[in-house]
Amino acid sequence: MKLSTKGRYGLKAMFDLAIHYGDGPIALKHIAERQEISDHYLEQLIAILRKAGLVKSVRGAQGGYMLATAPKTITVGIIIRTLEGPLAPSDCVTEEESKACKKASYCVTKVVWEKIRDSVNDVIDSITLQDMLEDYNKIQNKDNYMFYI
Amino acid sequence: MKLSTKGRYGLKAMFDLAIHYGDGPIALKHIAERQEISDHYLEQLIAILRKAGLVKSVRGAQGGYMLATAPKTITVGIIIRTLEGPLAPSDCVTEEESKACKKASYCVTKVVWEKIRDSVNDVIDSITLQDMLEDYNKIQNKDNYMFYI
DNA sequence: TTTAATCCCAAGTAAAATGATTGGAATTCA
DNA sequence: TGAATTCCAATCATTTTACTTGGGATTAAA
Repeated sequence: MKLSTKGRYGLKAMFDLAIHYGDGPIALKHIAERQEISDHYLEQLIAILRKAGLVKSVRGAQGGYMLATAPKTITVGIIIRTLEGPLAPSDCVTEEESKACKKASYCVTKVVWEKIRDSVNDVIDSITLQDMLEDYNKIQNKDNYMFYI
Repeated sequence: MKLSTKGRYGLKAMFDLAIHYGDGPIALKHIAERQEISDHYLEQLIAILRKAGLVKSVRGAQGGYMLATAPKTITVGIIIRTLEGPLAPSDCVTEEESKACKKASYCVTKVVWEKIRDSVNDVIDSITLQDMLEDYNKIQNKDNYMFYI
């Protein structure tokens, strides 16, 4: 039940962009350094996020990436699903009709998978990048300490 | 975020044993047939469940497996964790100290992983095999139809 | 007492997924 | 013009997954 690095690195990168929201384009190299991710690999992930319209890019020298919209409009759910596809513990409870099982009408384990799926999606859809920024600021104030992420 | 077949097949097998709770030993071959699982593979899974004390076995002809305790005492959570290990979207939020990350004290993505982890565990720990049996009986009565699982 | 049915155990394996790396073209600012 | 960057496509090593194979040990029933 682990997320792959796609979802995990992707959320870190998006949170990094949220911290720098409004600062103009941020070079992928800097994100990769701060988040300790291979930059060529992160490039592939951010390309997916860009095609999905979650981030914008500026090409050329002094270019980089930025969030396409404000942190409060971007949920953890949309980020993770964009990178990982629909989040479900079993294929029989994704939306794809094709993966239906002939026992679906009376399968009780399917009911369990549905509950897990819904619970995870409720959590990740309820958290925005703005929420994460607020958590981050709280932690920084509490310890009276600055972390430069 | 999918479960592997370990957790998925394992829950099906345990539910099958729950349906036949009190009927004496059930041959693995029959469970495998009903649940459409490779029997040699299921053998490996049920060995894990047996070693964890969730099922008992009877060797020899007319032997088989049965739940070690009543369906109401066995949760989906214990079954899945026995087969899959601790359920967490990232290694940094399992209990294992070794997988701690040096950023853990101020990592905001970690907070997200914790919320997902807790939400999944709350769901699976709240469902027992007895609950699944009751759902199963409801479905059967509603449709006025018998499914022989 | 034999035989068939069953559990038990260990090793091997093909395919897929993961998590990158490699190499280079296109674009743009200074 | 050159350095910094994004963009794109292909390749690849490793790990994980989901089994398969093969055989030994135990026991009920004929």
